[in-house]
Amino acid sequence: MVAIVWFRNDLRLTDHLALDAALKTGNPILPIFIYDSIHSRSFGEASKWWLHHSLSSLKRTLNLLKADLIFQQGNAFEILKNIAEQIPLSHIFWNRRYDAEGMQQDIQVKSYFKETNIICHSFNGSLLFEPHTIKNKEGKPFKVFSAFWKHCLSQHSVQEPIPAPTHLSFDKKFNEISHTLDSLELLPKLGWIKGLEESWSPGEENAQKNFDFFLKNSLKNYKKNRDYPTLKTSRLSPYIRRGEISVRQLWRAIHQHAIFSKEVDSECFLSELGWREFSYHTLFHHPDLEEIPLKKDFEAFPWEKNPNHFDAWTKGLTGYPIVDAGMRELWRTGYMHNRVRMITASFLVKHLLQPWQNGEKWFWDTLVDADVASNPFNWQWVAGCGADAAPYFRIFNPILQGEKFDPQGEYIRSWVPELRDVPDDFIHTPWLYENRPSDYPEPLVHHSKAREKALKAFKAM
DNA sequence: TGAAATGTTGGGGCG
DNA sequence: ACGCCCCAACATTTC
Repeated sequence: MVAIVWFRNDLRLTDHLALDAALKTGNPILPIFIYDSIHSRSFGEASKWWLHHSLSSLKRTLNLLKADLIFQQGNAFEILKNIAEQIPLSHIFWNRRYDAEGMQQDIQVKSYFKETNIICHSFNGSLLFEPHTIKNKEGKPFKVFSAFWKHCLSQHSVQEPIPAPTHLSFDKKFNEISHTLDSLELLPKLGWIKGLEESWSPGEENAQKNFDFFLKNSLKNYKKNRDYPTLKTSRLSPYIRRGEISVRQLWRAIHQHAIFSKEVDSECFLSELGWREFSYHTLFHHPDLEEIPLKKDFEAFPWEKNPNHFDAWTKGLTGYPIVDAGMRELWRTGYMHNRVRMITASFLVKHLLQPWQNGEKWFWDTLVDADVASNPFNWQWVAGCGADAAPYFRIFNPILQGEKFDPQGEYIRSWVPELRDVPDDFIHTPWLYENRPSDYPEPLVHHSKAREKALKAFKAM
């Protein structure tokens, strides 16, 4: 009899509860990844690039244990049924997901195999707290982050992470049903991946390395430094996205390390994990998060839908240096610093009055960390229609934000070469500089006019 | 996890 | 010395 471990958003061996349970059966293990098409939208290009390398890394790690990763493509339910007809299965183990289509499929699989003698068992592999266990006094989901997080911290504990297995029983015959990783065609056909390759090394081992580096070097002063786009944050998001590192492990390590760093820094980092939790719990309760604003008033908002403005924003040609630098960092590296994500997103929604859903889709396609919960949640937050969202009148001033967080224009110059020779005094307002470079665009909109216009429109709603 | 407008305060220049 | 004005600097409120 064989136990399947169905890998999804948990591409690691450390603190993998589904894998651990499979090992405890004592049966040979068939680790499988199924590239499914049940989701109404497929992974973004950057995300697929990451996934390819993450899978390749997991496969190598399994090879070291004399096992392998089996690849399949198609409807996972049909594929699992099919395998069960060819191989005598005892169990199927997996770690849970929280998007509507994924959960629906998991229920489908579970209820089908209930009729057979094959036992399906699922675990929490990606969250600190299970969404259905976190409720306010009225038994409803939290709508405000601080109350949510306070409740989590005081009422619930995080399970201790478990170590990776040192050996694993595998049958070489399993390879007969495997496709090749390349046949999944996850790598983009465009010659666009150079920047990704230069910026990132996916995989569990690199996740651990980066986290160790963060603990040693960047956790100190994290709270203050994380706002400056030229300084390194943890850069763990894409690893967390694919489960290459477990949030329970991050949680424990930060607590153990807390004695070496200031409490504000540890707390600040942990609360970022808290926002991720809050995103997932919100997705769990609002499956259509990527399309439908949580605040219904926003459904009637008169967005402008100007394709030229949207296009200029995607290309980093808005004429606002900090916005353009961010959008170009994104295109080049599949990543954008958190502070700059807020500035660029606010600019699209509030200065250009473009629908937040369009921005969300662009980020979904271009971010290596594009996440089914965090991405729509944070876009709704910026637009003002989300949970505990920024109020409509909170409009980032792209000039002031630049001056505050990139005072010497170092970040801007690194991503917008046209502005390299503009003096510091004009780096955030190049249109005022007499010798402004001719190859850099004039601002798409006038800041204070756009601000007034947005305030009026949102107030009318 | 803002920014701008408006209000208040207090030191210094000056008649 | 005193009152008046100006205007940073800071605080509060409004969007």
